[in-house]
Amino acid sequence: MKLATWNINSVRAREARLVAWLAKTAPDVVCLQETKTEDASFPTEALKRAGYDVVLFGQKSYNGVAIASKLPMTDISRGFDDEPSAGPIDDEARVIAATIGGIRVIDVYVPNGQELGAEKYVYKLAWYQRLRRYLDRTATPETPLVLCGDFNVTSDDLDVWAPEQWAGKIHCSPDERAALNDVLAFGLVDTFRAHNPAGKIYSWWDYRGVSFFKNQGLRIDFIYATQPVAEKITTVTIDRDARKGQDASDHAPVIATIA
DNA sequence: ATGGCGTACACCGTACGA
Repeated sequence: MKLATWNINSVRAREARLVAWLAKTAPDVVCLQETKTEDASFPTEALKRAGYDVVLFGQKSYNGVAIASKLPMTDISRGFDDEPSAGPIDDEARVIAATIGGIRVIDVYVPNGQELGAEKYVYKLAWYQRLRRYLDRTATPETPLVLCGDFNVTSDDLDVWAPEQWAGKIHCSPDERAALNDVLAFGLVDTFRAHNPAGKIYSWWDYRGVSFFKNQGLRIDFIYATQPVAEKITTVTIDRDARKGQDASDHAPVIATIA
């Protein structure tokens, strides 16, 4: 199975590029984030023509996650689905899950956090704790499971183009990295790092200036897997070409091949 | 310290992203 994750930064603005990318790359499964549309306006028919079924959890303007798959999807779950809402901000569309080919696939768009100490930052750290509890409730380390998406944090300085410049800043702070590690302690492997240990390969580049051209990026998009899946993964790559051109998302897709 | 770039929504600017 070829499984990808991609922060598409508006699926409507990127529809043609997405369809072309699917035709060229032919993943069996792609997890999308920041679809930025309500489900009724999602390009469901275009993806169907491309050979993919979709499951959607969108909202107006912001956030939104979706899974497109050539294989049947069952046991669809949206949100954390059994914790009471902690307020309006908690209803954001950031998690969708489905079982595909015997693997529980969880697609997440972790809150950005804006800046250290902001209300959204507090929400981000709490969201990571909810994610850990969600895993504990719904799976075990022995469950064949993939947790992928835009995590809005770098795991360490190998994920950062200029560690001294980013030190302690949003996406690189010790508290955010600790929050991520608490989730990974569930029993998850960073599959990209396992296959690319040297690091310094990124999944996001700022739209502004020469960031992409000079490879000034961050790796904040991940494919994590429990051991039963991780041991079957043969390659994990970041499709840097998908970031090229005028109409690109600011994120590149991460692609894993599972034997 | 700011802006730089891009998207959504609907203002012709503001919110947000990372």
